[in-house]
Amino acid sequence: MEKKNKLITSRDVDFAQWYTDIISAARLASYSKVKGFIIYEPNGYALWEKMQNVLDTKFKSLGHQNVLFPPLIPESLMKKEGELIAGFAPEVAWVTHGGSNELEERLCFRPTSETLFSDYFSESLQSYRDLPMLYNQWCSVVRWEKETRPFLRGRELVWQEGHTIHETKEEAEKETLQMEKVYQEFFHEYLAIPSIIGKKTDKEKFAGAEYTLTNEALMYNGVALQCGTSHFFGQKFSKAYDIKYLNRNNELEYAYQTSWGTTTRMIGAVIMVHGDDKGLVLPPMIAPRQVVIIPISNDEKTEQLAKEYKEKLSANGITVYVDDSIKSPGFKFAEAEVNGIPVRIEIGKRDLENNQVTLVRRDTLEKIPVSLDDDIVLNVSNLLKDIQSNLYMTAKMRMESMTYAATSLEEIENIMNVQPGFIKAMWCGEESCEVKMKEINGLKSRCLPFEQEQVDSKCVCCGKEAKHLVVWGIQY
RNA sequence: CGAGAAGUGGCUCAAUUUGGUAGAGCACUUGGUUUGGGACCAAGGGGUUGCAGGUUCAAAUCCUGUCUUCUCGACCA
Repeated sequence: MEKKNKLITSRDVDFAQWYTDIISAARLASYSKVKGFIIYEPNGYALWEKMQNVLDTKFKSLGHQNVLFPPLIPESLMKKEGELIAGFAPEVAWVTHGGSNELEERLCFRPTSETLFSDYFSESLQSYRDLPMLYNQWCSVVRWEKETRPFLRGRELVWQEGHTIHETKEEAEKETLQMEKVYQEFFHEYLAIPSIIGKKTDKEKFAGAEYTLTNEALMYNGVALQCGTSHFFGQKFSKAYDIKYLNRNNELEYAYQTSWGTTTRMIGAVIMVHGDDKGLVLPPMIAPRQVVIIPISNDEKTEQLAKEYKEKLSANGITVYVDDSIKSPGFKFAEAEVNGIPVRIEIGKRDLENNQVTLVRRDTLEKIPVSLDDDIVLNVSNLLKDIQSNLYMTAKMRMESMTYAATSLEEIENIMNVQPGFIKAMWCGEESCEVKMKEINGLKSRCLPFEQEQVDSKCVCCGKEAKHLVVWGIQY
């Protein structure tokens, strides 16, 4: 009776196909009529809402306030900072008409909102007493990407972008680092995804930033995914947009600025790190529904017990629902698995005869009998914690097993031809070497990790003196 | 944006080669029997074949264009 499983291609057979199969089988998203714009279906949106909730609470606890800026930017405003517009020009969408009249100045749909925030900051900032200004917005931006993939790369990015200005360089840099750590922590604690954080090379940094910090995770197939970047702008935008204030010495000074963002790409990361051939696997901390109760027989005692468990678990902050639809038990099991529900509780005649219910954990699919006399809340919450840490450990071990130190190009090539992953190798700091690395299966620098090591004294590419350890990888 | 593949009820596909007016399984609806790994029987509903042109007595089928999806490459989060 395995027939229906062909809905999902095996991830070891065709990873890309598996990924899109999961998205449709778990009803996370479907395609719209415009390339690169997807429809977030209830399961997918619930996941995003949950992520939003956790992050939003964290941002606010650190003093940030939410705002909402308009989606359109006049071309002249966009052009004030040369580097940013140069970086984004090839992928900007323009509004040229209002009704049937051509606009005097075309408007771009924001590809990111630095310009809008900078313009606003320049108008509202007067004194050092106004600083810092710590803002964030939940919105979407548009970038006309050529190749699109649900959640990973769309023409519409549903995201969060934080924008802050500060009195001093130190303070702004502290903010930049703090937010990158917030992202990494969120990945570890909620998404159960280990990652490497570090600084982007100049080549890979955000257009217009002095430097960019990044959170790099590794997917099941060894491809890297950048999720959550934090940028330090120094005074670049302040000078371009005239963001000045009177400092403590009554002198005019330019503010120091940051921005940081995460997107629904995180949903893609959860799928590709934890998912398996049966479907999605959600870490309990981020699962919109943590427990499903499946009554197998439809007698009164079973229904009573299902109801009682639901109330008890809900009362203890566990999200739970009862699947009392008119489907066969096997169907319900499979559906709960496709949707990645961390724990399911099966209640059937056979269980009740043995004075027990059966818990099934999604990560290992292990069936655990629990006596009716036991505390269901305690059992379930312990199991949820165990699943959360097991998912993290599994992902961590996989990342470690796919992280290699290399001291020569031949070595790197051999590794990449067998199994891509993170490559730790030394770098001289020259962009020419970075470009040359791309010849090996499109390998790019992911970051200069904060945790620097010395795997060699020479640049892996040119043999000159090495300055940094770089983590290299193939990216989505 | 370059190369390749594909678009037929909600889904997977057949009919395309050789033009003749669309068919199956799953899903859905109703009734009944069931319920421990994607139940069974019976009766139903649903498609101007992605879209737009063209050729033809006749187009799912041939031609042109276009849109979308997937894969690889370049670009990017």
